[in-house]
Amino acid sequence: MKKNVAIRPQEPDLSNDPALRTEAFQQAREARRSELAEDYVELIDDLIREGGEARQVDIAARLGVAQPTVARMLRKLVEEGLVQRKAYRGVFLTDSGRELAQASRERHEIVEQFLVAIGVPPETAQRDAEGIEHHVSEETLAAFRRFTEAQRR
Amino acid sequence: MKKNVAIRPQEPDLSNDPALRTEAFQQAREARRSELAEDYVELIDDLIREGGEARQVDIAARLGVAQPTVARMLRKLVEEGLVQRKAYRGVFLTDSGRELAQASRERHEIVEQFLVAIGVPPETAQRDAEGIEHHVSEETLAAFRRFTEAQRR
DNA sequence: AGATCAATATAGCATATGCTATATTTATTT
DNA sequence: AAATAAATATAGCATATGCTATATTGATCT
Ligand SMILES: [Mn+2]
Ligand SMILES: [Mn+2]
Ligand SMILES: [Mn+2]
Ligand SMILES: [Mn+2]
Repeated sequence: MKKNVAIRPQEPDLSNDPALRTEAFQQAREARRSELAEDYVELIDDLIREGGEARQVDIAARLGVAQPTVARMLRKLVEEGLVQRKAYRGVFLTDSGRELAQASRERHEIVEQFLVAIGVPPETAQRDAEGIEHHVSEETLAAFRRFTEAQRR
Repeated sequence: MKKNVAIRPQEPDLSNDPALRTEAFQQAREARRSELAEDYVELIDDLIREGGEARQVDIAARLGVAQPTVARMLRKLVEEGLVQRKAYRGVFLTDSGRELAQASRERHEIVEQFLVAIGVPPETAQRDAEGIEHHVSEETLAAFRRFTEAQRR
């Protein structure tokens, strides 16, 4: 497979570097692995704030999945040290879980507000942010923050 | 579970509507299901442009996965009518596959260029775009396009 | 042509995330 | 307190996406 690139030493065509491309795919795959944990702890934190407790049925309703799906995921989050549960009582966040929830919520808000700031309708911003948030690096997040902040003047 | 929301008829707090939240989660889950197919056809199209053919080993190397993983996914893409293969020759895109590749590439470029436009370093933009692209609605894409375009003056 | 190398195919394993059906346990109502 | 309802637990199934090991097929070199 011969490459068909113009050689321009002055302007290294980074947009087509295969190694970088591979890194990008790997980063996206990696992000997919932490997505669910982030959404869960953020949601559990929300539910506790809203109503003092986070029950499986409520988590399932919000996520739009079945209750046994939530039950299994919670078991895993307990193993990962993010969640505690008292059987047949609601679930709670560990310190580590609260930290992750906090970070996730902040990132989520920054992404959502940024989308609104560039002119995306609020409902759409909310929908898109739910997926985008997991693929935004610190650098991109910083750029989002800068823009939204500047916009506010 | 009682809700703890301030009632403000003038300003419906849409940012906290549970039904919308659920839709957002569903949209993100849905997006995850089409991600791989999009990346595959886009990549196959790239490889064919670069070198006239797309072989499993090259696809695997670019994606950073093992060859049997690619073999199985290609079988699935054939079932979905996006890809054709001649055994032990490379793989090719069907008309439908080419369409999806085209759309995916355009979206990918818009996202990446937009990130650069708001000040994200190009390498980071490339990495983040690989994941973000799959979660961007038409409306958000339009906003990205507008901004990048305006920036170019 | 035969040997060797490269690419692809296939089998089998693992984990993740969805589902339905149903048993068990707790909460609520009568 | 017993009956009923609600929530949770568990079993079993399905699909998706990774992996390694290995067989098969095709391409290349001597
Ligand atoms: Mn979120
Ligand atoms: Mn999310
Ligand atoms: Mn892409
Ligand atoms: Mn991608």
